[in-house]
Amino acid sequence: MPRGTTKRRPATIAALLDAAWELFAERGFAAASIPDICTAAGLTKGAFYSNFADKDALFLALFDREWRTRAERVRRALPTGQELARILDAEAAVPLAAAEPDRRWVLVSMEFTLHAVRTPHVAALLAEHEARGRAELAAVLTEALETAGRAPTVPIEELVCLLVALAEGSDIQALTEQAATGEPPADLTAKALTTLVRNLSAPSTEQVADFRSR
Amino acid sequence: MPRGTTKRRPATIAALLDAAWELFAERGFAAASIPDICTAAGLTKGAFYSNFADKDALFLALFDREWRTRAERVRRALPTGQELARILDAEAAVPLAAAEPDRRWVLVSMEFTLHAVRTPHVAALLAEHEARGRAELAAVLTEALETAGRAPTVPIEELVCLLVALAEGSDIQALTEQAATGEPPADLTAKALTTLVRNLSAPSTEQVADFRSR
DNA sequence: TGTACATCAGTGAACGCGCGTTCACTGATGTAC
DNA sequence: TGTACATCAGTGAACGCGCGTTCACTGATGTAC
Repeated sequence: MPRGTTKRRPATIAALLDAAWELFAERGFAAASIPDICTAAGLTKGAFYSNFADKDALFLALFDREWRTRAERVRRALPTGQELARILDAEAAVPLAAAEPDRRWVLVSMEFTLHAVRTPHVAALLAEHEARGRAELAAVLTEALETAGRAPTVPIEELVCLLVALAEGSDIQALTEQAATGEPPADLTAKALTTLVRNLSAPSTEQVADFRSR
Repeated sequence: MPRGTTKRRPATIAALLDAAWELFAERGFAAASIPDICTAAGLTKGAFYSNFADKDALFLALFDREWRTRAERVRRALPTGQELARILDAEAAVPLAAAEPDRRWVLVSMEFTLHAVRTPHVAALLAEHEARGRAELAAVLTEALETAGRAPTVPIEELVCLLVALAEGSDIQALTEQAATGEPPADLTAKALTTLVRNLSAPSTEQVADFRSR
C-alpha cells in the first residue's frame, strides 16, 4: 500500500458507476456526457479524470461490474440440474430464463455489444465474459439432461448458443413492444426455451437423429 | 407541383442517406456528426438543413428507406411455401433465413431499436414496420405447413416472433464472435430455425399436444 | 491518545474545439410567352 | 426554339454552447513518534 489514503476512492468510483449505469441506460452511451454523469454522481469532473482515463474506461468498468453482479444473480436463480430435469420431463413451462427482462441491462449490454462489434479488442473482452457464462449454463444443462435420462442431439455448446440467442432476441422484442404499446406482451420465451431444449435432446440410449442427419 | 424546381432534391437526399447509412453503421448514430455526414455526402450543412429538421429526422428517413429495400429483398429471397414445405419434410438444413447477417443492417437496426425503446413514438413506428414483416412471414409459413400436411402447435404469430427473435439473437452473436476472433463462426441459425418450426408444428390430423399442454 | 507532517483525492476555473443551427446570398432549375 | 423572369435548393460564413480535458489548489486521509 502506498503512503497516503485510499478510503474515498471506492466510494467515488461506485458513485460514478451508479450514475453512469442510470444515464447510459436512459440516454445511451454517447448521449450521456461526462459532466452529466459527474453531476448525477454529485462530483466534479476532476473526480472523474482522477479515476478514469475517459468515458470508454468508465464504460468498460461499468460493464465489468454489472456483468459480475448479474452473473452472480443468474447463477443463484438458475435452476439446478435436478429442477431443470423435472421441467424437461414434465410439460410444465417453468421458466428457464429469469422472469422479466431487466430493461437497463438489456439497453446497456446491447449498446456494449454494438460498441464491441465496432472495436475488436473490446469484442475479445466481451467474448471472454460470454464464454464463461455459457460454460456455466452448459454445465447445468448437461447435468439436467443426464438426470432426465437424455442427451443433446447437438453439441451442448451449440445448444447453449441458441438458447442465449433466443432469450436475447425475445428480450428486446418484449422491450420494443412494451415501449410501443405501454404494456408488456405475453412472455413466450420461457416456453420456447424449454421446447427448444426438449426438442434438441433425445433419450440417451436411442440417440435419435433428428437434427444431426446430414 | 409548386412553381420552382425539384430535380436536385431527390439526389441530395439520397446522397445524405447513403453517407449516413455508412457512418451510422461504422461509428454509431450519436458519434456520427452532421458535418461528418455532409462532408461524406459532398455537400454543405445548409443542404442538410434544407432537407431534414435534425439528425433524428435523417435517422427515421434512413430507417424507412433501408427497411423498404430490405423487405423487398427478403421477400424475393424468402422460400415459397412449397420450397419451405420440402425443407420441413426433409431433414435438410436449407436456410430459412438469408445467408450471412448484413453487418451494417444489424448495427443500424439494432441502434434504431435501442432508440425506439427509449422513445415511445418511435417504438410505435418500428412496431408497425415489424408487424408488417411478420405478417408476411406468417403467411408464407402457414402455406408451407399446409403444403407439408402440418399445422402449428402454437399460434402462428407466436411462432413467427420466436423465429425472428432467434434469427436476430444469432445474428448479433455471429457479429460479436466475428469481431473478436476475426473469422465468422459456423452458422447454426438456419438449422435451428428449421428445427424450431418442425418441432412447433405437428401433422394436421392428429394435433399432438407437445407445446400447448397446460 | 495527541500532535505535526506528508501524501493523496477531489475541487473548480480555464481552455480550445467542434458541434448544431441560422441566414443572407447565388447559381441552378423550371415557367411563360 | 429562344429569351426574360421567378422561384427554389444548396452555399458558406457566422454564432453561441457545451463538450472533453488540464492543472494549480486545498482539504481529507493516513503515518510517525
